[in-house]
Amino acid sequence: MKPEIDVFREFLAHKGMRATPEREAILAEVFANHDHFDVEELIMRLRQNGQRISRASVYRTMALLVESGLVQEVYVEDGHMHYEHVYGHEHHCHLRCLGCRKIIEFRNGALEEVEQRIGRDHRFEVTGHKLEIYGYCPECRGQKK
Amino acid sequence: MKPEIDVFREFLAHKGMRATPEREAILAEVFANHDHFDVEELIMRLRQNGQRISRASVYRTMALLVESGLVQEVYVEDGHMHYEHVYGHEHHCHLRCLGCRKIIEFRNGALEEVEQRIGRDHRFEVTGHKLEIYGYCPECRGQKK
DNA sequence: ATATTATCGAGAATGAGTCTCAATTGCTAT
DNA sequence: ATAGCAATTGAGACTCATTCTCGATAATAT
Repeated sequence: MKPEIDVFREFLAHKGMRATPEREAILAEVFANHDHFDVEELIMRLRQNGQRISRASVYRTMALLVESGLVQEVYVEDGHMHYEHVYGHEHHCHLRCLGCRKIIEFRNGALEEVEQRIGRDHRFEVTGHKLEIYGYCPECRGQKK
Repeated sequence: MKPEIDVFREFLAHKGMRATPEREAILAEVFANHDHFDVEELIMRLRQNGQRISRASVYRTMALLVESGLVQEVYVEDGHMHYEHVYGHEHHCHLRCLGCRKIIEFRNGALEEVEQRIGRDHRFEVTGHKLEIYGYCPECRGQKK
């Protein structure tokens, strides 16, 4: 599989946009760690590496990364969006505990099939999906207020 | 099935909260129509019916309706949340066209089963889920930019 | 009735995300 | 190389959904 930087460059070229140092630094930082993150964290991490990229550029680049499919919006929490990079990872979905707010990832092949079938039924060309299951994790079961 | 107003009253009682005219008017308006809506629309509809309820109260009540399970957050679009009431409806998910932004609802029994199985596998007590499938609708297929 | 507590409304405050625009950078063609 | 041009950046102003504050009001308990 080709490195994400190449995917991104091709995406930008296809849109007639430039692969600037700022955009590439942001991409690199996004792929440098495997947790969910938000824009504020990303900016902090860039700063810690001596990269001083403006908030506006980070937001602008996030939109491009999402459009390119390298990154996905995962959920809104505390009033702002959280992301994860998905390129190079098997697709997964999220279980979300309403007690402790913990997020657990899971994979499930059956889901993909159901999704494809639903797409066919509606003559939709399916490009992706997002599933979140809510509930209470083993630790929080029974003690929900 | 008992009317939603009773469900809401019981929910409020259970939390030691009062069933005020404002809360009940908001509930009634939410269940008065079957489309997706946002808070701004809801306030407009209340005004048209002569109800003058403050923005703050509407937001406060929406949070209660979501917590009670009568209403669900559906998606964020144009920078704000959109809702639908779900009590009394078979659970459904959304197909979202990336071309024309249209949202199509669908139901699928297989999905519920998969969801339950995933819950069991993780010893989660599942209370709900949200699935969004992205893609291009029949009209927009092939003309994506 | 009076005290207590929840709720309301109006508007201020917050904060994520977007926009503006002058300055900068990177291509492209000479 | 260099000039010209368009894309991009950064700083900070701006927008706007949502939350917060707090004095006024209403419901419930004593």
